[in-house]
Amino acid sequence: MIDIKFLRENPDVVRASQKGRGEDAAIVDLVLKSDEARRLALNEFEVLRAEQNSLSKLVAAASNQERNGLLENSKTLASKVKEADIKRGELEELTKSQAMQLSNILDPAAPIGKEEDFVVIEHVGTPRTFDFEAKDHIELGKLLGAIDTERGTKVAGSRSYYLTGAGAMLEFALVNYAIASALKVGFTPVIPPVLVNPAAMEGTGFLGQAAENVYHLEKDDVYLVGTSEVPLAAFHMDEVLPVEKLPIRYAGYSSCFRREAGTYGKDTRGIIRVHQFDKVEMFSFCHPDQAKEEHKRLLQWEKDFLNAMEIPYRVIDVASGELGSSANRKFDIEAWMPTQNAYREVTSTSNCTDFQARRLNIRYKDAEGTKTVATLNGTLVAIPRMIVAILENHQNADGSVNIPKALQSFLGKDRFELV
RNA sequence: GGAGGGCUCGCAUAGUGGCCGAGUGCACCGGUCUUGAAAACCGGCAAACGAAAGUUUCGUGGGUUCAAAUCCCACGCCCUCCGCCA
Repeated sequence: MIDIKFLRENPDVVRASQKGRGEDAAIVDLVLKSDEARRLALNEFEVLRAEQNSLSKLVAAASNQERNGLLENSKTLASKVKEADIKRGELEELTKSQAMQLSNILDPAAPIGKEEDFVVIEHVGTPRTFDFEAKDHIELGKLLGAIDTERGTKVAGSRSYYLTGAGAMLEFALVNYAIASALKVGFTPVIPPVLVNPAAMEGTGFLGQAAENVYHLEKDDVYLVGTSEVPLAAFHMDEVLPVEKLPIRYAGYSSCFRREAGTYGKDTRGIIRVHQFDKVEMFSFCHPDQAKEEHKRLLQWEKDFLNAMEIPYRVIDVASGELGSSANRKFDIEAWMPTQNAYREVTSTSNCTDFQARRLNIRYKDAEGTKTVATLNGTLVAIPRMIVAILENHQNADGSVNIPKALQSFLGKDRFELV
C-alpha cells in the first residue's frame, strides 16, 4: 500500500505511475474523494465522542437527582456517536480497499512498457558453441539419473519431478554454497514455515492479482507459500525495528509452491516451470534512503552466484508492465539455456520500498519518530532452473556434466558421470 | 479429540462497570551524591493518528450500557492435565 499522504500531495505522480504500469489511473481520484470524506467523518466522530466522554464524567460525578437529567442527553448523544462511528468505519474501509488497489509507485528509472520492453543492462560471459549436438536437461537428467519427470507425473501429476542421485546431491551442493556465501556477507540463515496464515499472505501482497497461483488449504485456512519472501517479510510483522540494526538481512531456504494457473502449454517439458521447488531467497529490511543501494547489492550477490556457476547470463531491467504490484523496480538475471537458444529467467530482485512494509506494519524508529522501513528481496538460487542451466551449459559430448569449481568441494568430485 | 487456566504499557504483575490510558516492581533514560562505580534518593518512561483540541488502543471481532480492561458471545494464541500418535 502506498502512503496516502503522499498520494494527497502528489496525485499526478501516482496517476503517471499507474499509467506507466498499464493500470487504472482513475483509482487515484476515487481514493482522493473517499479519503476526503473519511477525514470529515473521522473529525465528526471525534468531536461527538469527546462530548460524550466529558458528559460521561459528569454523570459519574453527579448526585442521583442530577443524574437523570444528564442521562437524557447522554442517550441521544450515544446514538449520534454510534451513527458517526459506523459512517467513519465504512469510509475508512472504502478508502483502504481503494488505496490497496494502487500498485507501488514506479522508480522513474524503470523502463516503461510491456513485457518485451525490458532493457538489457549487461551481458556476462559468452554462450558456448558446441562441437556436438547439445542435449537438453531432460535427456541429461535421465542419463545422469538426476531427474525423473515420468515418475514425478505418475505420483504427483503434471509439472512434478523427482531429483534423484546426482540431482539430489546437486541441490544440496547449491544450497550449501548459497548459504555459505550468504553467511559471508552477513545474512542470517532462516528455515521458515511454508504454511502461513491469511494475514501473512495478504500483507505480502500475494492475495491480489497473484491469488490464483497460490495453494490454499481451505479446511484450515492456511496457504502454501510460493516463495519464502512471504514468511521472511512477515517475520517482523507489527514490529518496530531499531534503526541502528538496519539493514537486517535474512537468507531463507524453503520449498515453494505454485499453481501455475494460466500457463498451460508453457514450458510443459522438464523442470523449468514446476509446482514445487526449493529456493534460497535473500530478504532485506532497510532504511528507505538505503533501498536503492541495497537493491544493487542484492543484484551483485545474484551475479556473484551465476559467475561462480560459470554460466553466461544477461541482466535485464524489467519493464513497468511486468513488475509485481509491490515492486517499484526489478532486475532479472537470465541464464543462457543452450538447447532453447535463449536467455531464461533464473533469479529476480525487487525493490518494494515501503509498500510491502506499510501493509505488514513494519517500522523503524529514529530521533525523528517512527517510520515505515523498506523491504527488498532477491533470489540467490532457485534450484530447478539452476540445475537446468548447469546441466545444459556444462555438458560433454557423452552426456557427462562438468561441475563448476565452486561446487566441487561440496560434491567431492568434478564431474557427474552417466549411470 | 476431552477438561481446565491464561492473554493488561520492554519484562513481571495489580486492577470485577464511572475517581483507569491504567497502579506497583524490575529494566531503561536523566539528575543528586561519589575520586569512579554500586547503593540510596529525585525525576522521566507504551503506542498510533492529528496543526491543535482531541481521538483510538488492556489478544481479535461483535454485543449490552449514558459509560467496558472489568459484563455477554464468537474466534485466535499460550499453558496444564487426560486420550491418541510418535
